[in-house]
Amino acid sequence: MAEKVVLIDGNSIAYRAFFALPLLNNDKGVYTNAVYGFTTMLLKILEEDQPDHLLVAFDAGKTTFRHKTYKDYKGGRQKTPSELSEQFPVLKELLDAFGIKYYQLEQYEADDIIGTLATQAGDKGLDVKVISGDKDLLQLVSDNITVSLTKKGITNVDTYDPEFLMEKMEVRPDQVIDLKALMGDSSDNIPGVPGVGEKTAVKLLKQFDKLENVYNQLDEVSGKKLKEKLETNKDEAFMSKELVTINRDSPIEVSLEDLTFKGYETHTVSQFFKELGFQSLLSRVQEGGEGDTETAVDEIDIEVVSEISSELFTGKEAMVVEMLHDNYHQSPIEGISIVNDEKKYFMTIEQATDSEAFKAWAENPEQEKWVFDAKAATVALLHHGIHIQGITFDLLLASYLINPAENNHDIPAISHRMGETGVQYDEEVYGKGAKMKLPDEETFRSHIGRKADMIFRLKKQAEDQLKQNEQFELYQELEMPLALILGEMEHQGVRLDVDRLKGMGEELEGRLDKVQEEIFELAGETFNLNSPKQLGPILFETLELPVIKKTKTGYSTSADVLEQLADQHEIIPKILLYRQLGKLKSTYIEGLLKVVHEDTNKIHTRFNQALTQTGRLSSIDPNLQNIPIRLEEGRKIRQAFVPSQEGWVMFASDYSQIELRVLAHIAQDEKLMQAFKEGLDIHTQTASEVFGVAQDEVTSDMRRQAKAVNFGIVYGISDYGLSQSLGITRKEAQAFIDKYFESYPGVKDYMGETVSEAKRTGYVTTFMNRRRYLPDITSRNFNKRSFAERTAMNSPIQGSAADIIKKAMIDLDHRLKEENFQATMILQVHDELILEAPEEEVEKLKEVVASVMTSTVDLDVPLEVDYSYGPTWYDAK
DNA sequence: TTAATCACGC
DNA sequence: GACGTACGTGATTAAC
Repeated sequence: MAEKVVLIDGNSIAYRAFFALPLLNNDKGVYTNAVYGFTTMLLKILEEDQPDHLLVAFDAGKTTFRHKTYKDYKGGRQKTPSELSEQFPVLKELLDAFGIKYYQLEQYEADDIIGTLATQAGDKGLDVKVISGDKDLLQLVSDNITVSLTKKGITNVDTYDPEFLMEKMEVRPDQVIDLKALMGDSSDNIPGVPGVGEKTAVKLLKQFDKLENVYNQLDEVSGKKLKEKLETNKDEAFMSKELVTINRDSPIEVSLEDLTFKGYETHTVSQFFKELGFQSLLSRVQEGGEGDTETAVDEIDIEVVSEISSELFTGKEAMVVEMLHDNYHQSPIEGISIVNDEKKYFMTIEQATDSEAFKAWAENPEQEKWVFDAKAATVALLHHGIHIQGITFDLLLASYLINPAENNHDIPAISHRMGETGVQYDEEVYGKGAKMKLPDEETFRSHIGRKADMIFRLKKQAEDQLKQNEQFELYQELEMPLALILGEMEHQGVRLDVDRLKGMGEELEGRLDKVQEEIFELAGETFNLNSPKQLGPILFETLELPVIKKTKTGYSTSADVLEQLADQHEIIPKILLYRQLGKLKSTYIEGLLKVVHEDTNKIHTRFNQALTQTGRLSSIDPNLQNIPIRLEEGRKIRQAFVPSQEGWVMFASDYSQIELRVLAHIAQDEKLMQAFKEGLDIHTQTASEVFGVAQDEVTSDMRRQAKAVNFGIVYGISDYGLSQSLGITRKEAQAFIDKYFESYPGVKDYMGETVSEAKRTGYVTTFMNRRRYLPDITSRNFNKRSFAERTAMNSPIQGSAADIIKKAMIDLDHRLKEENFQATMILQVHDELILEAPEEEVEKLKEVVASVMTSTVDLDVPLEVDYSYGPTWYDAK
């Protein structure tokens, strides 16, 4: 059977749906009726037609090539109601969720895209189905192209083939344009011949076959009036014909292969339906629903090994070390699956640990292992005394580098993006939350077997993609080795002085009680001080303080608001103090005590290496990258972070101004580079430039403002952001920024170039070719576009800094091992490395750490690090 | 469970 | 001029 191609006229169907359905909105107040109607139509097509190729075509901008012929084309049309236009982005998100391609082309209409693709597919002998509400498309009908037009509602359609067209309209497909040329079309403002309607037009076409013949043989037209009308409107008629003719050779950049549709991920779609509030459609995509394209799980033959022998291994196997929970420091291993090009196995962790053959294989670096999340597998197996080596492929890291913007880096989502199906989401198999549990053994073994199988199948494609993006080195030389180092750091953990922490907690508790008491006294009533919703009315109604900012739900009571009210009422400083202390107690004292391991007094964070959009790491469970430092009160928390052995010290080393140095290098800005080469204080230097005074005339306030500007440059904040952080107007903030660019013209040029590069390629890159895609950079929405532009300027800076410290970690790890240091890295906080080391190694460590960190890359400005050490992290300042 | 608000770091 | 503004993690409240 021929493959089936379905082409949908997106605008037309969305319009139909919008007007056919009442103006529904969901609980967020977003209108969804057009999206809803479109979805019902889509589900019907997926169920009934099961297309092999699928595309939704949209109209592009306001003008099309037809406007050159006739400037009033589609003139007089009602403007698209905003209630509908706001639904188009949502509709596109929906299509993304389904994994359905959509396309639009400047200067062309959806019709032309459809006409071009339908013609191409038809020529290849494929079955084409076009879906629209627009009769113009009937001209495409042929032996293998049908056109379905919506009747009443959206899902009710008439499907036209040549016979049906003849029966209904008494014309052949090729005559549709002649018909329109004669009768015109008021909705598109196509004139046609005034006074000629459908009846007359059909009669003429029956007699003369086509428009040209009507005019060639005008004498033979019966009726004087009609002849006159045709005569005087000849130009309009021919122009109309040109206007309604669909372009079948549009310069489209998609091919049929791009449209291949292999079904959608049930999980992703139902998630999206839930967000939109499409409860009634859920059953159609979920298990047992009639439209269930749920991960078609192929039969898989998993062999449960009875005895592990070296013969099982070929030297290239994919492996899944399965755990039910994501914290691999704690979660038990439920089973292991191994897939190579010969067989698929399942084994229990007991079988694996009891087997010398398994250990020999696992610890042999020559035997390749391909996994998803090397760090998790490595750490989990370490708990069983297995030091796995030879991991040469990590699907998680590959997927992250290919596109960090994807928020789903799990095996089913990745495989779907790579055009494969066959793996279910863990949630589908295990359930979630409290209901999570192992399924029956057979199901479990098949599930993790399919995962390993998918890793095996996707390796080549993922690596090819990385190579194509010139990211293979980044992947293989940076992220992969780093994963193992991070695993060691996490596994090693950080020792906490639990008693000290508890002592601080008790002290805080006393102070909190006292402050709370005082606040209630001043407020004249007791209430839940942790509830902004309750605090708001007390401050702004009972105490009648001026309202500075509101949130969606009421008064804002955030710190920046309260600070502005600080001298208006003595309750305010007390609330700020309560908040500050409360944060320390709940997040840091109690939070850390909750995750400390009782037997070792250690905490084991997890660094997420595949999350941030810039390439930085993040840290969870606990987050050790946001331990207080700014305020002395909070900084004391660091006194509880201690070395794991007697006679050891905490050693911290941080890059000084790494982002600004990276910026100086990338932008090749002479002044900025010079400042760093001379070892100037960069904030003072910037102040001197921006305020136009000599270095020694820079006041501390000027330096403070300049620092905020530098900060803004590094983090890509807007004039608004800068105005907020300095408490000045947006205009003043903009003036600062302008002045900054004047001072550092190289930076200004760099910013401009980066943005235009992003517009050209769609992404920006770092030193090591890390990518960040910025689809919004060409958005017509000012906000989205501005945000994308700032991201374009900032990401290469922040991301390159992340590249550098990651590389430094790898270099340092090598050096420490090579030179037999006992010292080890235990934490990374973006521009800072924290180690613990025996006191006697400190002198050597100072030299090694500093030299490795400063020489890991060679920039046109020097890199500098500051280091220090002491008995606790607090003292390493 | 999920959204909103707040606060900590870089 | 629009409009809502760096990236993360986590605690808490208050709705469901």
